[in-house]
Amino acid sequence: MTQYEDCIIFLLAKAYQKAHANFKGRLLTHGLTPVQHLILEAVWEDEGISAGDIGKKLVLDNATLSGVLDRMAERGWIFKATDESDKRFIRIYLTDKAKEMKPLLIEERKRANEEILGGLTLEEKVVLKRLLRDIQH
Amino acid sequence: MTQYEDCIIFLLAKAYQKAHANFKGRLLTHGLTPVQHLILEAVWEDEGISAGDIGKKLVLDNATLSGVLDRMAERGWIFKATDESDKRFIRIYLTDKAKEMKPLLIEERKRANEEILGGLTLEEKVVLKRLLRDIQH
DNA sequence: TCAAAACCTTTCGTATACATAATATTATCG
DNA sequence: CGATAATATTATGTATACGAAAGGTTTTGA
Repeated sequence: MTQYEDCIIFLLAKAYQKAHANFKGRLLTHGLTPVQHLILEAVWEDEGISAGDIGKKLVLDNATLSGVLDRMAERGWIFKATDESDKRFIRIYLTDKAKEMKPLLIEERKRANEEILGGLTLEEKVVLKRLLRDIQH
Repeated sequence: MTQYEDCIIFLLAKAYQKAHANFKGRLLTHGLTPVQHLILEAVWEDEGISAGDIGKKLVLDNATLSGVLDRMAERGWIFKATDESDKRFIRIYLTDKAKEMKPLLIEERKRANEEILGGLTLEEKVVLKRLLRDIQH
């Protein structure tokens, strides 16, 4: 085994690359990217959430988020509205399209997860998820 | 737990994000990025390797690689030379700087790995790496 | 041998990702 | 009350990442 093949950064990068590509392919027909899907989940959970809070929740940089939200608004997934009581905040709301598509999109994510983890036993899945959470803290 | 927090794509993305940021910070003073470090490893292992073979080895897109190699050449880590016997190939060679820095850079990667996996037992490290390899195939 | 296929790399367009600076709004404190 | 600090978002610049198209080079096969 080469040096880099035992490197955790490399292993994480390539596993993520694979998982991301799987999900990206599934979302392609819906005109959505994996990160955009993730943002929809945050807004499904808490409509009217501020841009900054989406970033905190999903651990996404504000600068990154700004562009993603613009593209999502352009394509009719969300719309932005300035909070009237504190104009520093931009609040994010779902379009009808985003509400209608929710069940289908959740299903796509579920299938991607099953395919990515398909070769693992239930116990292995639980362990992998726990370890991935561990190394984040 | 929210829906997305149990999603393997999200967990991989965030674990990778964390690991990548750690290594990126360590390499900053050397003027190198994690991907550039990875490419150096491929060339340390096989000097004169073609651009395409680096991509195959490291699972990097050719389009991505092209830009990374340009920046590395600009900054004096590598140089490119067209293969005279088959001019379709570009072969990649190390500069003296890349050779001299090798021990130090390998050490940085080692430390990043230790810090990222610091909270895990030896057994957990082995299991995590195995599972990450599993989901790539 | 020469046109087509195969191969290698680069270019272009789009999408994250993040550091830093700039801008706007609100809160705070002397 | 007004300067300043704190907060939220956006703009800019750099670095991956990848699909698709374009441009060379070499091999193949009729």
